[in-house]
Amino acid sequence: MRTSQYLLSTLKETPAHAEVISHQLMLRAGLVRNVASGLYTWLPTGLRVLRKVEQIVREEMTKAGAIETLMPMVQPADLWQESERWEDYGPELLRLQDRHERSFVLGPTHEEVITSIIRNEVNSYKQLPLNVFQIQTKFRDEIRPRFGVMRGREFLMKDAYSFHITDECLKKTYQTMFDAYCRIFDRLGLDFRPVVADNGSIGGEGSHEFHVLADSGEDDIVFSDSSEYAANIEKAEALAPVGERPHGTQSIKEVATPDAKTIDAVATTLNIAVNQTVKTLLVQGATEDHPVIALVVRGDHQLNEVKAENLPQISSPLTFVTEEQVQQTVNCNIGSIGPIGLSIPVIVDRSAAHLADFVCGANKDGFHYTGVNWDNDLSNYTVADIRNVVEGDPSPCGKGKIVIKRGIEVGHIFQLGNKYAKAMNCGVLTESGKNQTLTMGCYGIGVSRIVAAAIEQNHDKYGIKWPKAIAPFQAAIVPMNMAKSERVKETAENLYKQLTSVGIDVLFDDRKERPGVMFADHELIGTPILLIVGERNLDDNKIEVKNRITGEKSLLDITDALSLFD
RNA sequence: CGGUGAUUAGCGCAGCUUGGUAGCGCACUUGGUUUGGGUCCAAGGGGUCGCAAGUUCGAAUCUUGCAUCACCGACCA
Repeated sequence: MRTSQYLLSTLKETPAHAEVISHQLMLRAGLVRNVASGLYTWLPTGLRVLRKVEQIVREEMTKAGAIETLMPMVQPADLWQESERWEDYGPELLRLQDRHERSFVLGPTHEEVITSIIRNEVNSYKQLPLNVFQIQTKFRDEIRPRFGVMRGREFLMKDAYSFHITDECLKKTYQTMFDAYCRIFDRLGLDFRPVVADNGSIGGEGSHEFHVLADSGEDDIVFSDSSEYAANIEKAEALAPVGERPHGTQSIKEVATPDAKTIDAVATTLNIAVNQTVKTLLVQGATEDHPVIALVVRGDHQLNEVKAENLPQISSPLTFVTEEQVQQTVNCNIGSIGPIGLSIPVIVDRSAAHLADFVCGANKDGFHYTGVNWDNDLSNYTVADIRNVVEGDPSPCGKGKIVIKRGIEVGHIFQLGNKYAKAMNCGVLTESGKNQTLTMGCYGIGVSRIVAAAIEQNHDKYGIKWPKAIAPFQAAIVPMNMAKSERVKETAENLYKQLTSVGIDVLFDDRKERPGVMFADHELIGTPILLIVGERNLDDNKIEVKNRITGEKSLLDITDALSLFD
């Protein structure tokens, strides 16, 4: 490709609205342009990267036995009604109508479509297992799109769905996919970790996320400092404190805490440590019998909403109660709620349940209790793990302490079970001639997000430093003063012909620009190898080679140029 | 959806307090100059100042409403 016939679209200045480095560099290097909130055009350079990522994913999926299809982005509402996600999915699902006023959705994912295909096309156990994938545009009407293509509303995703008769067979394919994902992210040149994950709204059991480690990540990943354990914080278990609960020595006492509306203020007022207090949160219950549930965590801990939501008593999604419900239930403001004397179910976090002589709200504005002890002062409660782990906690794997890092989720694999197959009546005849509902797995990779994640991990102050496998061009030819030197021009042209004739993806910078401008552009775009042609070295028949990753420069015989691409 | 802030040329910004002919840098066009790290000089093109209404002789500037965008919180590849 010649720059004179290409749309380079590089920018000298950083657009004001781009916050994270990958978004800034994607705009500056001319990879994408914003069209509307969460919607992007992929410019030629960006598309090249996207296609390379896509191709690696495709190759490894195929190698792992999956077969490619392409499903429509627009899907009929009846399929979603069948799976009951028409009601469950919420406003993230963009719904629309055609001219006949029939309802459709823009596909945020494709379980419904693929399940309906398989139930029609597959009738016998002999045709299974089957693993089908596609690389396709998804649409999710995110509440808040952000960070460029990292969380766009429209994005490119590889999604695969496997179908099985037995859970053993599903587990086998799941493991195959796990291994394929590791190969994919290795080939992409990313520093990644598979982590144990919650299944979320898709349901089922058994799930791993693949995270690219980067400070700008939106997820907290929990590691053990002395084992291979890694999990999303949503999933990481907070172990119960070891040993017996200390014996209380105090008796309950009501104390005035005027103006102390937060845990910190209460602790300061009473001159005690935050971890000797508990906070009580009121959330919606799952049943009409118990519309409000009290959750109790230690003052210095955070509620883990996913863990809470997974408890059967609690409504999903987790919803905090309204002001009115607070008044009806405890007749005081949020800052003074406590677990004592409530007529609603009380669920206490393991760490909070280990406290003795602690402080809690008195359900009376401006008052707290001190010297509170479980079983003495209240007995009607249950204990569960409902908090986020914090750094220094013992690792759930039993070895070492917890360390927390930020990650960008680029892949997620699930064992779905029969949720969709059952709802949509997808089964086959078994060997014994009986109908058997299938069990499913699903496996996603955020293709467009990978492009952003790769930049987050590979950049410097000059621009992007692409891993070789996904660089938009393998190399760039940068001639010095081609307009003035016939010799430079001829050499550069010949080099370009030679490289392109053997299929090397090279960008020939034939603009009439000063060297500095060209260097700056190619470093911004992140081309791994610059081939610099100048008068300076032509007497010796040499060109200069500059490596974008290492910064190393060296001289090379022109005739050896091909050796760079072995 | 709640909170915060923004909207003036393709991009980055000033002007608004105190109303009076819309400006700077980059980019773009033309000519020259320079040529191994974003040269320099000169001339030039480009803006319904987000939209609407109001106040006023007069609004980018003041008032009100709306829209869009971004950031912080709950969802997810």
